[in-house]
Amino acid sequence: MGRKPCCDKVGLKKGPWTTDEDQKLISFILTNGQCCWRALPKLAGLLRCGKSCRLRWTNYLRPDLKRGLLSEYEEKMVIDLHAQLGNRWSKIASHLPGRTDNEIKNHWNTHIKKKLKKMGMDPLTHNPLSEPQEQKIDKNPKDLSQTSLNPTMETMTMNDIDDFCTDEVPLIEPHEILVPVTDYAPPSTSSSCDSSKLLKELEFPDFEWPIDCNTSRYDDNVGLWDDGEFNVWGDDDESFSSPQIQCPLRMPFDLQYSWTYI
DNA sequence: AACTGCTTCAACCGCTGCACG
DNA sequence: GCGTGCAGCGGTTGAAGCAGT
Repeated sequence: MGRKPCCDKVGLKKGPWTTDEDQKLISFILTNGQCCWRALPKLAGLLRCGKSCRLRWTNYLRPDLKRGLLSEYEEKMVIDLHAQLGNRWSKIASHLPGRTDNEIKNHWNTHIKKKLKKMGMDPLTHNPLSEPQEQKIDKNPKDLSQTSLNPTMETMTMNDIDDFCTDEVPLIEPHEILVPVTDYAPPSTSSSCDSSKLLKELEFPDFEWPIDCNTSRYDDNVGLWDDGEFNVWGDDDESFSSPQIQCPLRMPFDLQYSWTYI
């Protein structure tokens, strides 16, 4: 007897999310919290499987998400953590507040991999690329985590990072992400485009942010918010906490404008 | 302007780990 | 210990946008 599929595939919608679906999901979660994902679509009136809802929420709609390209410091963190943890994107993401595993994975595959190769480093092993190629050790990422830090990355300094061709990737500070709706041309891709309408439609009158979010800025280099709050970085994977995790500055583009009215 | 190839990233798929009976 | 159901994770896909010709 096979396992029951995670959802009844018949009649369930797939593909990009619409504004209406986003609104339903956000409203439901803000009202009821994140309950059983399997039951959520039915309760929220969505024709999606729970898995899809969870993914949409965690990767795109979550209010604590920081949008925009990874900063120089974040990239350094990702590279460092990847050297220790391998492709354990969720573990890596847990050290980067407001970033999702999917986002980091995509950024790694599209940007960092290329940069490392350009720097003459093997993105897989974090060792200098050496010839002949056959000498390369194809380490299992899980094995990497059990070994000590790769010396190459261990000895990497911020000066090295300065050489890290960041000129290719314009840095976007969180405060720069917040844009007036009149000037903002929403990303035209798939659901992001659809969701732009959400700006004016969404209202969460009963929901308030814990701080004055319009005036706080996050400095990635020190993990500090300019209103004095700071992130706490733990030694192990699980002990990270971020008191400011719900600042609207980290909202998806589509939702920011609504939040600033609160 | 039209075409083509490349890049990006949201979303999906399938697997794994964990909790529970 | 075993089976089941669920959430979460990582790899992959494909549509849309972009750059080059």
